[in-house]
Amino acid sequence: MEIQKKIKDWIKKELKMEEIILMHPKDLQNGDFSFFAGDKAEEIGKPLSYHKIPEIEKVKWVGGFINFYLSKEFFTDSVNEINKEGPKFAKATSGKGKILIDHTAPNPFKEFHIGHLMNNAIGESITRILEVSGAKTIPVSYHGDMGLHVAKTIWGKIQKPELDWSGAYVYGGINYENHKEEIKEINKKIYEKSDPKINKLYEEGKKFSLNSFEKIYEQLGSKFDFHFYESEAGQVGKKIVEKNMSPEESANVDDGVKKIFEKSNGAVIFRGENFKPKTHTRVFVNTDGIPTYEAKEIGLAKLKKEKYIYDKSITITANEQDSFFDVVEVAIGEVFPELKGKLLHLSHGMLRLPGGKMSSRTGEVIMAESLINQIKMKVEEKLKDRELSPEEKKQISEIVAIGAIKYSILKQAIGGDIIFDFDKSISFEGDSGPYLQYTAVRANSVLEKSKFQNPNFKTIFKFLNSKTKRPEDFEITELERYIYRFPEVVKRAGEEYAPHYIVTYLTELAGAFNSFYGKERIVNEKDLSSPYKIALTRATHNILKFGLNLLAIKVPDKM
RNA sequence: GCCUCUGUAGUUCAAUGGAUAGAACAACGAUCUUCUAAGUCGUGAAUGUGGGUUCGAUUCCUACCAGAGGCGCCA
Repeated sequence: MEIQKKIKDWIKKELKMEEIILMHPKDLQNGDFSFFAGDKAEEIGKPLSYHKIPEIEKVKWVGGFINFYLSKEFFTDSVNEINKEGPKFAKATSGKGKILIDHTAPNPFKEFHIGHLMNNAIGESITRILEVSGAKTIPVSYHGDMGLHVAKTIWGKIQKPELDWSGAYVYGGINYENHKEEIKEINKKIYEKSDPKINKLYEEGKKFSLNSFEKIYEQLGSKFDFHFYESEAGQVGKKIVEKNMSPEESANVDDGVKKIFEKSNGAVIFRGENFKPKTHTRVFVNTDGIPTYEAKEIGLAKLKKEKYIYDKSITITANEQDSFFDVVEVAIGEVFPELKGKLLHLSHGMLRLPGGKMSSRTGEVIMAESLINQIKMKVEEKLKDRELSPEEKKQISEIVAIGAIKYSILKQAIGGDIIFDFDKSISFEGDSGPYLQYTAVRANSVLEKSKFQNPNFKTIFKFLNSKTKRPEDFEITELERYIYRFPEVVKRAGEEYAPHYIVTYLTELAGAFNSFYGKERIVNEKDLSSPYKIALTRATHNILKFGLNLLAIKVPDKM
């Protein structure tokens, strides 16, 4: 049983209370758990201190708080347990059911920029966290392979065939205002698939984009179960909208259809405000009869529910789409009542440049690939004097670069914007991805040393597969006070869809380990505590490795 | 104009209504003949403003100020 629950149950039983709020004191000096009892602290604390459970070493009351200090035995057991269980240590059953999770969603014909990188880092991490929390996750991605951006690119490619695809997109974007009608015409042709030349260009461009995306997913450690496309969702969505229009305005009148959508000024709209306060009207099919993003999202909802049976469907986007999802989720709920309450839109802040919002229209956009490469070069610079093969250096620099980028995205609560300053945002020191990777690598190298140190050093070697005893006089370390908390951190991160709890925790853990490492000599055959110190190192290494995996950050062998 | 979100050290971020508001970067000073110095140890610095609820508010409510995003034919 989880220690937290065990303590809670004990206190509730002793005090005959229904519910108590148990927390960790901010300062480890004040123990491992505490709860506030006001002026009853002594009155309540005393009996608790007489009827302790074995996991509790002592109970103290100070300033209205009752503080609980865990026992040496508990810490020793939890260290041994994590070494025995490995990654299973944090497995939980709090998350249940099948969860469809939609993220990254780069649009073909457009660049995969650092905004997608941010969305992917968050989406991938949440997926992994939900999975260990006990849910079955189905990661999918949805791609805008239709719409004006595509028409602009195709137009650009027709005008200047010598441009590459991203160049054609920029060129089309710049010239949109002056060639609006031509581009809109192309948009219609793409939608109708009526022009063979355009169809061919379209297929070429789409294939090119999707292939380049695959490479990036692999680099980032993402795999998707399935890809949805707007070109399908659009058709499906348009039909749904037409079916659910007010009958007198609908082209194909059926008895019993719902009057969810209506015609207005030639477009088909949904009056969100009639269904839910603080929402508004949005256009679902435009005057040209082309489904907008809104109708496509409804179509997507249908495609998703036909493809998968799920308990929850999560879509992760930037928060600029918050009000869009507010309205569209209401519309989806009207059309498919069975989906009400199953849809969850999670949004994150925007990545912005010091000058303001990143705009692909003006070309002021940082491509993911270019960012990764630039950071990689910085890492390679640091590795310059290391005795490593060029192969190893290349591999390490990629792992470290991506780790640094992901950390900088995941370290903060997902709601906030990230002001992306190239020189400052990606750090290798202090709170950073490389700090965690470095700590894990360092712990691992200590473990390696402990194995090969000395043939006579069997006691230490042996411990690796069995329980390690703690010497009587080995005091409780700060490190142990962090180690046992890992499962509860993972649990909370899953419940709140908040990877940053894991980042914060791992950083604290790494700090505690590095202090420990600085103060103590871990591998030392003359030291009776050495086996236990190595066990602590091993537990730390396990947690770092597994925790970083939940953030989709890899750990190199050396660095 | 309306709606939503956000205001914490110089900077970038933390803080399940609770204890002296934590880190990191930057600055300064220590620290490698000893398991990886991308490390460790130390020094200074912050809750936008005014009310309210509470034994207790960075956290909840309210007004204001500041910033960001969104608001019928982009995605």
